[in-house]
Amino acid sequence: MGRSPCCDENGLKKGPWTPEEDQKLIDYIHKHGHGSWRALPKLADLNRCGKSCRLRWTNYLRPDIKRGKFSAEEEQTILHLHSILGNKWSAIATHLQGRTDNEIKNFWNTHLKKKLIQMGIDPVTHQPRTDLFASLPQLIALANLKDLIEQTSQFSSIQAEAAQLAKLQYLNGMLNSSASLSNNNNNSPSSILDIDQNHAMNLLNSMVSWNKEHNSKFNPALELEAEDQNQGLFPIGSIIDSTTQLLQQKQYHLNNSPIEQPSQGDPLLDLVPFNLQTSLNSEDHFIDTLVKHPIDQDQDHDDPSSWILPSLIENSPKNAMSSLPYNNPTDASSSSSYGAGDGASLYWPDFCFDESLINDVS
DNA sequence: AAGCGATGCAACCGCGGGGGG
DNA sequence: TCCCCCCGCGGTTGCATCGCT
Repeated sequence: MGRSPCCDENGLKKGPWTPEEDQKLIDYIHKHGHGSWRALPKLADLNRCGKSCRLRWTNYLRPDIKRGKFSAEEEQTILHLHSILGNKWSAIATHLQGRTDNEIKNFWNTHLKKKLIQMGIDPVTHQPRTDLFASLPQLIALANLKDLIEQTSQFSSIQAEAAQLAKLQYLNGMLNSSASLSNNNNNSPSSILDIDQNHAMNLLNSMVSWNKEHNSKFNPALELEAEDQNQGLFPIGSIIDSTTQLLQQKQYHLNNSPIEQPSQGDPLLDLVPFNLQTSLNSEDHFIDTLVKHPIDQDQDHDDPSSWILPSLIENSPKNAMSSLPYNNPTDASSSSSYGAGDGASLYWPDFCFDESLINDVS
């Protein structure tokens, strides 16, 4: 277990500790305390550097260390403290009895960070991921591929399904989140109850069937852990990742990079970049109608730092995402009341109610 | 059962801060 | 004020294990 020795200068041993070494260290510290870590190895008859001894003691051998899985409460504490302190693991550890900074750091890197990313939250800022601004237009544009697919017989079935995928995954995420909202926030005026429940449930059922049939073919990330689904996590990160993956498979370099000139001879490449370019050129409009939405009306509407994303869940660690998605291009003014718990009318993207989509998935 | 990629985590590395000379 | 030493912290590595095919 652990890192293997990379060098052995001074003849000091590195790498995993043996039970005998552990015992020597424990015995010495119990008798004398650690004192100077630098001097300890010689005094304790250990062929290790002081640094290695200190690390072994503080991260593993200390008697007050609590081992085992992190509880939900501990997880919440870490999330909360990280949002305040950042990667100050030792500071966070002082608030969690028996947990070491190393353990918390590992837990963060292997679990919590991924969870936040999957929720569409930037694990560094604890705010909705800003790369969505760049990615969402591409996702929508990808969804528009469906129209192109209908216009040409030269698209392969995987490309058609990729467009479906973008729509369906987005919808899937919203439905998952909404289902959670209806469970957790029944008192909230901005819950799923605001929309036609039968319609939503029909869509959800269709989604479940469709996903069962397709997801393993396209997107392992879509198979959200049951745990996460129960918590209503919005898999926008998965959507972006999987869609990007699909695009990369098709050699469309769309990930925040300038659109390249279409290559010669490939009808798909001739058509798609043009469509996407149009989409990207109209990004301002997209943001106006879907994303750009300052909480405070006095804020500069052109200042990206004042924009907030349409969010899907209300039970995120910091309530950073606090409302349902909306998209009502015909009534942009109503969206100015967007915010947590203000009873604003909320709208789902139009394409979610695309009749052809509903028919396709059922 | 075997192969292989993904994941978890112990341990190392390098840097920066504090204290003493 | 500068330099050196020591300690502690955060980032990274790489092995063991898991789980899927």
